[in-house]
Amino acid sequence: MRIGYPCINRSIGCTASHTFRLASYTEERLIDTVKENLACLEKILEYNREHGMLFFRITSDLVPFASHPVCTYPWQEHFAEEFQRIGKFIRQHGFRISMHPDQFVLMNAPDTNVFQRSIADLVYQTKVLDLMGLDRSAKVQIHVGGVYGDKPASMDRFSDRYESLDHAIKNRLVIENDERLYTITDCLAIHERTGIPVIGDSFHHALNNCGEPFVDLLKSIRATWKVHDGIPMVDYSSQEPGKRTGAHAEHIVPEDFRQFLYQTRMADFDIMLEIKDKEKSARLALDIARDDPRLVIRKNADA
DNA sequence: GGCAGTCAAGTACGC
DNA sequence: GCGTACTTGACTGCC
Repeated sequence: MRIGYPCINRSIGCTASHTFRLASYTEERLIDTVKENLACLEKILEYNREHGMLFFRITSDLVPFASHPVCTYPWQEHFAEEFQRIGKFIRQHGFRISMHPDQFVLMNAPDTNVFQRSIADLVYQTKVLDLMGLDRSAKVQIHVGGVYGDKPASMDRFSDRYESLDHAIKNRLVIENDERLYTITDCLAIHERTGIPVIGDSFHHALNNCGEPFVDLLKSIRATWKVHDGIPMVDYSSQEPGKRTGAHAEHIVPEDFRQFLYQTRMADFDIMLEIKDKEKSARLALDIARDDPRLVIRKNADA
């Protein structure tokens, strides 16, 4: 078990998510921005290494407009050395890495233009992980997509489209349940057809489920991950009090997390904390989990 | 320097 | 059919 947080570190004074407006696009702007983002990513990873947080989600904004037609610059070649260096650091210290395209990536959209744009984004995200030389356990997680008035047909469309994907994408793609449309059970059904691994989001599951406790599904989820996929990834969050249902918590609730660890003690997985204060809660979570036998501790990998 | 409006992209839903 | 919520950090223009 590794513990981590997504995309942003609020403690170190930089962000790997710098972007700019499409109207401001120039190759120079792109190069400057990516250079800055990669430099910050290295700082974040160094911070995470120091604090023993070995699971991290890399921001989709790392290369702004990478999947947009406006971007014809060969950033992959220009920054090949930086990507290799970061990848080496990741492998050396035993990090687990994920990426998570945003809501506009919809594999099952009836509109083939939307589908094609989604493919372009998946090509970009998998390319980042490939450039870093990461193995197949580094994943790109997406949701199943829309329902479009016919859920079985939309699930079929997802499966058919998945089958048609390039291996470079299929090797990394995993699906995650969401809080409104597709449950873990739906994702498991898609796995049955396609073999795609399933990420369980415990918070989304609490809001959208078929009546079964999250822990009861962990065995089935585990079975969707093959050896080369690594152990399952799980997303964890909790409800922010006083906000709309589904709003992610600002801070981790230690007692809830402790209970989650206890209830899931028979299963091993990497935990992504989708909590708004990011590394702060992740450090607290790590402290709470310090005696958990599942925890991977690799504080001095270079020693 | 601070602030409010805006940003590539889509879907679901209420009216 | 149209407008809005969703979700969210960063950018941009204006004061």
